[in-house]
Amino acid sequence: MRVKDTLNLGKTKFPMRGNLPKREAEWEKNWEDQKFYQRRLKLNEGHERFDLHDGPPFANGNIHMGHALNKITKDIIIRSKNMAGFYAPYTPGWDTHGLPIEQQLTKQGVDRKTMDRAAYRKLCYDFAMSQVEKQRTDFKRLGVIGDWDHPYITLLPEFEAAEIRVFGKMFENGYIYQGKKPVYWSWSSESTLAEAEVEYHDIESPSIYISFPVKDGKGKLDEKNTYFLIWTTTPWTIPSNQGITVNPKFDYSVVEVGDRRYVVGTERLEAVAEILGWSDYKTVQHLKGTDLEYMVAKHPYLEGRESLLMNAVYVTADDGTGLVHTASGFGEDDYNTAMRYGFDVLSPMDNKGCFTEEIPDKDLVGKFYTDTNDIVKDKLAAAGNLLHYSTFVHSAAHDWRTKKPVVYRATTQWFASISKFRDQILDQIEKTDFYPSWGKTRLYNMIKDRGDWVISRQRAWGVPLPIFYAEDGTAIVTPETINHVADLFEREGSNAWFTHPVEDLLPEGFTSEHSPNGKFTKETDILDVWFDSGTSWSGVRALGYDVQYPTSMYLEGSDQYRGWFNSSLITSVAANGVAPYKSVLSQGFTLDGQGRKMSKSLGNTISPNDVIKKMSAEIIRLWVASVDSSADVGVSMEILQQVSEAYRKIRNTFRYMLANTSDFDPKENRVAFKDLRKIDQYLEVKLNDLVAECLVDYKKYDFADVYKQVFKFITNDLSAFYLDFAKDVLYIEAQDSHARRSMQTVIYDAAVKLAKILAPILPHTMGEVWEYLKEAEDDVYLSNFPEIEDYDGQDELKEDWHAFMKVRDDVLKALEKARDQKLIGKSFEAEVTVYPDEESQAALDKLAGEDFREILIVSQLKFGQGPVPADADKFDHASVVVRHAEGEVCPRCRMIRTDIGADNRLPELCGRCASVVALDHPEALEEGLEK
RNA sequence: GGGCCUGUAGCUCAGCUGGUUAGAGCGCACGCUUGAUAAGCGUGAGGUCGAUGGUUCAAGUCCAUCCAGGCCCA
Repeated sequence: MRVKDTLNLGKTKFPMRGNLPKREAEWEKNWEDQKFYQRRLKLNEGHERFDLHDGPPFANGNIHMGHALNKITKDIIIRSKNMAGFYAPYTPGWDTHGLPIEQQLTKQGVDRKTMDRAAYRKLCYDFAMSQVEKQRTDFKRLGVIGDWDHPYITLLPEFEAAEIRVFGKMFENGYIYQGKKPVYWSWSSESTLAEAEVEYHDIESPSIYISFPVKDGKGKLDEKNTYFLIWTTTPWTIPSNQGITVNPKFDYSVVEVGDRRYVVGTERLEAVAEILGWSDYKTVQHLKGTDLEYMVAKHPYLEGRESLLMNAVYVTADDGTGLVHTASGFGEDDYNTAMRYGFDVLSPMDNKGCFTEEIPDKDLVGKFYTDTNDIVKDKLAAAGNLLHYSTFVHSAAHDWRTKKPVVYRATTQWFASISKFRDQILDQIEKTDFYPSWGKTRLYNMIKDRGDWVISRQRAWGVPLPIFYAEDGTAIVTPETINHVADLFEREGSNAWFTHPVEDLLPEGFTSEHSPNGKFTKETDILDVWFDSGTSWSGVRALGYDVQYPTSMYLEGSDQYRGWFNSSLITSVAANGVAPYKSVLSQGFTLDGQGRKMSKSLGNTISPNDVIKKMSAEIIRLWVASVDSSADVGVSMEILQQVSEAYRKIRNTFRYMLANTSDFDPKENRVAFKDLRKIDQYLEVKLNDLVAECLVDYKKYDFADVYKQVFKFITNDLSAFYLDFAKDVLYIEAQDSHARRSMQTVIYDAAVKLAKILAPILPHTMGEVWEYLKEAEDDVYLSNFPEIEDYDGQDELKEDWHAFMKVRDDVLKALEKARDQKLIGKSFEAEVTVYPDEESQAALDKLAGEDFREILIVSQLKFGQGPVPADADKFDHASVVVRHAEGEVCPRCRMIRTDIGADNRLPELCGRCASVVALDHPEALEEGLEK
């Protein structure tokens, strides 16, 4: 018999390397086949609920690291809540309407203009669904568990119907109104354009400086021969002028040039003087922008028309005069400013770019806008208010398809009022929990400052605005029409709006005093896509899915304060007076290793699918857990490499624990806590502390701390300490000895508890570990988080062992020194004498009976009495003398012993080994032992 | 320009209400082991705490300004 065969070496098939890219997919299939998600919910039926309502990702394109961060974080929450006993379902969602999908079709050569609208929308539908399919596969591959067969999708009929009903409710509450707002308008294609459909080209424009005579200087400015000076590149907007905007923070100068005085931004004075050729001018007065507010000017050529001086911070000193001509119908800033000062929108232009009857200068009616530039110029000159004219080339917005210039033009839009219930929204924000806490401030400020919400879009792919118009143009929305449309959508989907004539869309026999002939038309605009996802709190329930309202949590990237957190809050408060969520958790963005944005041009992008192929989903998941995602997080191959090193350490430590408890049956061999050796008790207590800490971390969604604490425990307490000296017991002592079973109890507990604690983060690996444990549940996910124990005397135990650990540090230093001096190699070659200081001695005394030699992994250990010898090395807590141990090496335990051959039946072994072999392997007594 | 946030060793993170020579793990260097071995153990070297100015007996921690980066607006 060989000596080695008498050892209890660990045995396990748990592989050192995971082969994860291949095996993860198999495990995921197994989860699905065995319905772990459903079975887990079943176990928690009737328990307290935790509902995480999924923010729907947009169904377009491959998933990126941001998706991975988001979905994995959600999965960690769902898994941890379920394992903590909550009934926590997860219904994934998708956002499917919107411009990007239309653009994808354009790229594929589809031309919306030449198609029937319903047919075009069917193409959009099919494209969106194909993206959902792809993304679903990728999300599942990240190990995310949930009701993947029943997602909520914003294009599903029930969802669309629910959205219509929320709109109806908001309309009923008086929050929806019709107004005007400037948008990019392409007269060449006669349609509005989205930002993404605009491109910039150089164009030659007029550049004119004109003066507005002061009519009312509010006592601060003399009206006589005094003028406000402005600059513009669009003379055609001058007839529609409503005001002049100045920056309240700027200084303005009144300068005298000849017999006239001009008000000019002080910072622009020099430049303006040069352009206008003022050779001799002097400043006669200084004013602040705030002084100018509410002064009144005369229109530069239209008799009887006035222009109001207004304040706005967007006015810059980069060009112009520091005073900005403002026409509410032809610019976004202009519009916003004019609205604040109570103006109505003036937008006298038709779809083709020609002026309507509304324009204050009747000579221009019917003329194409750029054709009026010269007319306006001449009129200004005639009135004596044209100071300078030239042309210049600059970059301007163009229609990406027709390549013709576009204009800003106010068009009729539908709005959701915010001002009418802003206070109510703010109140709901106050009542919501935010992780991190600054989220509350951020969302609060946003709602506080935001204007009304434009909910209409002049697009094809979206949910139609369920509005009818009577013969006299009156908009019609009633509970009956809403119900009728919603019911219809529920049956046929929102394409019904386009496939049916208006009579079918209205309730049977519907009449209105505004339509004496019974004729109606339907709105052709669609709802803003933020209205889709913003009503998901309703849509997901309309689909019959199991989500509470208001729900426990919304969790998305921090861009969603402006997006989904915002729109959902508005629709929910508008319809029902409450926030749709009780808590909001936001995450930062994924950046590269240097903290820069990921972009294809920088070549610093990392795709989850690539990482899965090369490393595994577990590595991505561990990365998610290892970073503080409340702020922006960096990802690079270097960072992932580091994470995979950590993964290997975790995996190997589990492998060791499984190997060395393979002959341990927790039912048969477990040692009760009070009967454990003290050192084993100490580890059991530390394990319990760790579990307690991690459970708190999960509650706080601080997964980075779970990772950190667990990893520290595994490296420091287990691998480098406990499991290292454990070999002397596990391998050497008799299989069923108390010391061995005592250690195995702790190691087995550690394996089980750590597997549970790590399961939400590493579900694949911990599922694999679970197969080697002897627990009742089919999967770690079906088990519950560990109970927290309260062990007798745990605090004192920790204190005493902490003191010992300090002495141990000193011994390790002494051993290292001896190694440098070639006195010893491995620590088993050493004989160590320790002279603890007084404090340490007191702690060690309380641990009397513990085998410190075993823990220090040396062959011989003595505690010195009396004076410390001169050759001892002094350290912080003890002085230590290291010598090469005297005796012979026992071939079995590899210690240097002085009792080799003590048992003459096994003359080559030390006394301890001989008795163990005699007990566990009596056949060796007959056969003898060989190396 | 505005709202919110981030900036501590090469990397990922701790440092509570300001108080002794700023910590951990990884990585790195050197060494040990070869019965966790495409593993394991030990020791060690790494930081002007983004910068500057200020408050204070005392600041990584408070204040101001600036720099770099991020999200969202304008």
